[in-house]
Amino acid sequence: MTIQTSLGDIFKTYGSERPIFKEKETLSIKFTPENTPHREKQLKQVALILAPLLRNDKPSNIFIYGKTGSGKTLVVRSVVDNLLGTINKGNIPVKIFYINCKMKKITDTEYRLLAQLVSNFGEEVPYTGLPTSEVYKRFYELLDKENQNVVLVLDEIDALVKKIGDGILYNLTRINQDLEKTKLTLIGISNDLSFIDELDPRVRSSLSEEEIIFPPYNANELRDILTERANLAFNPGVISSKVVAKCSALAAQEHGDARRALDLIRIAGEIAERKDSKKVEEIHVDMAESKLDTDRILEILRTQPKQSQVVFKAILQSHKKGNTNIQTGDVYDLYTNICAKNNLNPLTQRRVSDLIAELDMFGIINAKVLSKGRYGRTKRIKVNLPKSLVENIEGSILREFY
DNA sequence: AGTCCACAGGAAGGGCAGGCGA
DNA sequence: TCGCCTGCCCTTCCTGTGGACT
Repeated sequence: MTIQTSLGDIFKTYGSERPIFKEKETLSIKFTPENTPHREKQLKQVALILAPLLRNDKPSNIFIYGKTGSGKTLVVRSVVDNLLGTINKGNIPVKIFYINCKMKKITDTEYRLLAQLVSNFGEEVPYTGLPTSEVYKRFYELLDKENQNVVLVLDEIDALVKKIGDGILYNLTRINQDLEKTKLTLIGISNDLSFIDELDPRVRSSLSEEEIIFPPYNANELRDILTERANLAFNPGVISSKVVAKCSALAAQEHGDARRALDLIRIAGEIAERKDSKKVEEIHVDMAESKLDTDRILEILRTQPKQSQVVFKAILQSHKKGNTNIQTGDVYDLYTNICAKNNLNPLTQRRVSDLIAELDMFGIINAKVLSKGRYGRTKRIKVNLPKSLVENIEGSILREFY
């Protein structure tokens, strides 16, 4: 058989038969389901707060808090979709914009966020070059062009404030004083509750005129959500309640993260599909779990700058020598060695210290500040990755370094 | 009680690339 | 082309620190 025909066979069976999935998209985080189980209360709260829009009044600003995958974005999007439907029918001048503040290179600086806001109004600003005040000015002008209500949903607002401070929020919460025609309402969504305490008190009080808290889902609630989605996504009889329960339980351990639960069940389905299985089994869920972690780490490492990869290589070298108590100084010595062998200019220890902190933040390594009295203060670095993954990383991403 | 280690991590600023308007 | 602005990466300089040792 030629390659062409055998490939043809694969695509033919793959394209025509879908024994596992009925509609996989329903497991995507982009999908907005009709029901939002266990979030009825929050849904109603958000809807009531935003309802004045229908009478062309300005609603209160809202601050929404809850861990990742607790349904915040889903609820807001669901209310907004509904609202927009009614608004469009009634010809009410309302614009609602959703911005994720954690998008690297898109919304992670004051300038870029403003540029993004401006582009929402259909105008473009250059990626860089203009003074920030100029971008502000353009935003004001666009905003105040006509009589209208504008709602700005700022998702992952804590990430933004951690990076650039609360200056921009101060400006946005004060903006209504300067606007003549437009009324601006802010909806801030955060994963981190303590974040609100670090804000300027004036920003805090105006941003959280209304506060809504999303508690994490427990395993039972996750199971309800997952069952509903699984019924949409999978063909009948493909997935048992036991498998759904397993995904829910695993995700419940991760602070009740529904996104994680959906990812798990989707990947498990894909694995089952690839293995030509007629059903999704528990073993597929186990495989999905390790695949999710592995993929995440590989992806992060791959997109790290060279220097950061070299630092990680130095850590791995020390780790493989059986050193369970790796410290910054050791890593730095190994790092400079690797740099010398590879003709790279080594960075300073200060910078390497930051890179180590970054790797820790990504969860690739575990670094803890440790005082050893007489013997100084340092970070104790641990590598908690499976051996197979370490080998995989060394064979692919770190291969280019000696 | 005081010393001192081996860093942590904050602050300031240099240098670069990309981009603007004049 | 020039002067100015931005973000980003990095260095330099600095102060802070928990606890073993004296």
